[in-house]
Amino acid sequence: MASRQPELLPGTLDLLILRTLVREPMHGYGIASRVRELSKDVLRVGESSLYPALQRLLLNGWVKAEWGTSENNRRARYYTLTAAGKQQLVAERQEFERIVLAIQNVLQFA
Amino acid sequence: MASRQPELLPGTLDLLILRTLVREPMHGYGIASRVRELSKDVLRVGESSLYPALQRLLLNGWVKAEWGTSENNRRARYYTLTAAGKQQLVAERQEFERIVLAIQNVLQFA
DNA sequence: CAATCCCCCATCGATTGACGATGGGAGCGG
DNA sequence: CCGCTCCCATCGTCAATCGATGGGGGATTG
Repeated sequence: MASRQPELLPGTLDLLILRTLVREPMHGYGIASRVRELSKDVLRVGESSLYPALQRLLLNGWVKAEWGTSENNRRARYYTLTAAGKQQLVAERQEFERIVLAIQNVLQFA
Repeated sequence: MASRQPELLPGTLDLLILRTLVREPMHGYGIASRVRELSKDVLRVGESSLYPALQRLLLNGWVKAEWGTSENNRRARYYTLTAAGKQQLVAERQEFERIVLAIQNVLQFA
């Protein structure tokens, strides 16, 4: 048993992460909390979704990571947006809006 | 090699189909054309996405199907929304808007 | 009237991506 | 020193889209 209730629209997780990192480097746990907070508890990014996603982003060179120490004096890996990541963010965001608009067009009147 | 370019937000296909059927029964090919047309060619529902989705909807009792003859005098299977399907449509639509709003909240300011 | 195009059905295999469960480790407060 | 919260990460499972593929039957056209 797995993956029963997608709390997310699949495919949008990368976008959300990239967007969260645009202001400042953050660690994984912080990203998840941030998304959850900003979405008013609607989007709950589980850690088992988050870390694979971060691996993806690293592999694609959209973020880089370095170890550091969190505010609470804990060992944490800080993720930073790269230049390519910023580009990717813009592209994914446009694409997202494009698709959503198209869907809403269909929903409004069939 | 497969599934490279999701033209769709995964998870929204059922919603689109249900919405398309709300006005009148349609056959598969017609549904695909309709969605593509209403979305101004943005959403292209391939047949290999469509028919599995229709099977899903049938299994869940959200649509029923019967063989008939198309406008062009061709053999075609017409899908009709059931009462449960109408409920499901409302539910999925609300859920979709809820998630999209949440995502847009995150996108607007992080 | 035969070739051909378009309509219309359907399945298989590969791939992607999210999630539940799980397993650490390390600082901090009571 | 006990437990709570923070923080990392992986494994296995499952759902869902998509490319490729196959086939049949009207209708149109040359």
